[in-house]
Amino acid sequence: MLKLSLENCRNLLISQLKEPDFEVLRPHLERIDRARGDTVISASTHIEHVWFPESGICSLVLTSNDGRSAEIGIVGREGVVGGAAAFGVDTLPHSSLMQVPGTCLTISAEILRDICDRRPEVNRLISRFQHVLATQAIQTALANANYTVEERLARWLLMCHDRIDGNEIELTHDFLGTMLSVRRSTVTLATHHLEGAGLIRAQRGRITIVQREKLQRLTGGAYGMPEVEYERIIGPFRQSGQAARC
Amino acid sequence: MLKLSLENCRNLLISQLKEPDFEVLRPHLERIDRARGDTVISASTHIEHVWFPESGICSLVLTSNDGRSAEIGIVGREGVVGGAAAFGVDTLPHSSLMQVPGTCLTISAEILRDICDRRPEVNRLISRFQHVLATQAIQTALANANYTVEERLARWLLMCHDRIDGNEIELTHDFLGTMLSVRRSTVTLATHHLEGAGLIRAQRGRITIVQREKLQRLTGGAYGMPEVEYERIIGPFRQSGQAARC
DNA sequence: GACCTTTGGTGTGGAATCGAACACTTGCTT
DNA sequence: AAGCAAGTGTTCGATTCCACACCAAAGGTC
Repeated sequence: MLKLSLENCRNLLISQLKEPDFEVLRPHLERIDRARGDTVISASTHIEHVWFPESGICSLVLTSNDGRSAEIGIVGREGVVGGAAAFGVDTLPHSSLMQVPGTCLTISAEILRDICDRRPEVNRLISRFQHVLATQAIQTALANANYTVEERLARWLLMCHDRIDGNEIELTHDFLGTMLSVRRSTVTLATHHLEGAGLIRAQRGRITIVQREKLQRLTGGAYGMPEVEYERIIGPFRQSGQAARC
Repeated sequence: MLKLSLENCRNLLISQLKEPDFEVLRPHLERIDRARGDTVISASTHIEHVWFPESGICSLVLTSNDGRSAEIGIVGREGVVGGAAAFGVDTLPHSSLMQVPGTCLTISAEILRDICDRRPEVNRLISRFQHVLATQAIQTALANANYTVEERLARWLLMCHDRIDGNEIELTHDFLGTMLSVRRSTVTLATHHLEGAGLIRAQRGRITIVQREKLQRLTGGAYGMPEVEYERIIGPFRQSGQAARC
């Protein structure tokens, strides 16, 4: 296996670190593959490891104690899963599961917390990402309150698209329904609309983004805030160089 | 004016500090009254001051660039408004406005950031509160996706009740509609239901909490997570000594 | 090729909420 | 006392989405 270095690290958050800070982290980082559906951190369970995805997408799903649930955010190679452990939070209310399989750099939560106590730059970077993640959550709250399923679907596809290579997203209507907290048949109708307008192409178990620009326009204001926030306070968000537009 | 001390400080977050940390903050804190409707921090505007409420309630409202808006959180004397400034975030996507008038301790955002760089305990406390606030946001997202207006209204009343003295909340149906992102008439119907069940008493411009326990049961799982999280990672939440129950 | 599971397409009835309108009440202002 | 604005009660058709059901198509397995 290639030795991990700042140059070959594909997690955008870690890439923001300066050499000395990175060197403190490096010996504790381990590359681990996660398959589709794998749970990375369970809800209300001690956080053992913190995860920095290099590829793939992790979904954050909140389930209330009466069983209703919704996706409240997604994290890809631009961020970190379980970052709150850096300031001593030992469990999370939501669970984090791989929605698109990929590779993550992991580190013991305890070690990360110690490092954050000693290295203010690492602490600050994670704090800022947690802030972006919170921004994503509040925009999700806004979207759930005020936007139609079609607009929310478009938003979700864009957020996914930001975090993968290429234009094809593998998922079923059923899964999308769970993510958006709507019936599967409602998703079917919404995808038909988007496909009818030529914005996406839908195949069995796969959706292809065709016209990203128009998709973005269709979301109204439901997409973009956390992406802009990321670029402002952390760094480049989409590797392709194509910045998220508000 | 009484000299500010750890003993007479009514902000629960600051009360968590140890004497030396508090003494670093003290000379920079100023008590300011805010009236109903006052904006404390505007959206996308440089954060000048950070606010620690001692009484009153501050609403966090997010508005998308196409004009739709929703309340995504509230902060009272248990927390801080603009705490993200502590890790160098210079603007917020949402605006923060006083929903119930009250007094706040304010500090220059810049000075707070410097203090957080030097005092890890202060930094950690604020980071943890930001985590609780994020938890509130994700529960709002879940509530907006999966709960009825009646359940969300009950949740909102409980959250308000947690942050005031007494059982009376002054507000209009119109205002509630804005907060919950529903029509005013929908609020009227929902309050009738709650009043019919004897859980609240509604008067012109005022709602009185009558049966808190039942109200809590009615919310299903929409209420409670951030409150439990606060008690777990920060400290006592409701002064009355009556802990939030999940 | 037969079978079976997964996924997608479609329809129906009903609940929740919207959007908009109008009347009534309350309390303040003049 | 009259007038007015703000807050509330109420109605009603339109819309979105739920809840449930059932069938069709695709793709894997034997």
